[in-house]
Amino acid sequence: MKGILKLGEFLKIISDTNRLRILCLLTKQELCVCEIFEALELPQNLVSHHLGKLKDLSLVKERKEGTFIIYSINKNSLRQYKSLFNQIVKD
Amino acid sequence: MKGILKLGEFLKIISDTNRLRILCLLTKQELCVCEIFEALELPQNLVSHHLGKLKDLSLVKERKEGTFIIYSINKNSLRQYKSLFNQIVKD
DNA sequence: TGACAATATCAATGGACATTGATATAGTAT
DNA sequence: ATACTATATCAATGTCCATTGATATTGTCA
Repeated sequence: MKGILKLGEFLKIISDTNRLRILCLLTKQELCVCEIFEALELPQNLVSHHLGKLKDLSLVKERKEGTFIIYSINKNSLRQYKSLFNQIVKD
Repeated sequence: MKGILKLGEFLKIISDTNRLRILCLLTKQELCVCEIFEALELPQNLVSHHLGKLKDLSLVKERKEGTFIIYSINKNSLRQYKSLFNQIVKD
């Protein structure tokens, strides 16, 4: 039951199309915010907002490099959520 | 890109806690609507509504038995969505 | 037929949240 | 200090949708 709540939270966060696109991008390489919003053709503040949501669940990590903030997938966290998913939603 | 839209649709549908609980129940056994809403302590019309959403994506199947309508997981469909998920969200 | 049980649908409501525009913060360079 | 760039935050808006209460539909049994 606790797991269902946590899983629901995860699924809601990644169900957003733009967040999925961000995750997809970061799967291939780490990127700074400006590279992401240019690639996806989205306003900067919107991408920032979505990255914040992804970070809330530790789905992405960030690292500073000058004024740039470079985001990358948190693979461990993502793996745990996917494991929870497979554990609860069995086929 | 088409896949991301479809995946987002799927994730949004199953991100709802009550729908997750329904799926979870149906994983173990097929059930009629009244068994579901009694088990989950939810109003009948709400469960009906959620089952409708799940059916929209073919995540559940239904079968009539008198006045009862018995729902079960559509394993094939669920497997396909999970496959799409793993294909797009790599860890 | 009428009464009842199981399920679905309709209409209204309230809350969550993506999006936008404007502004703030922080780091870099001149 | 000033200007500029990268990123984050704030406030407002509109839309989507879960939930609820009431009603409709469909099947069964007397």
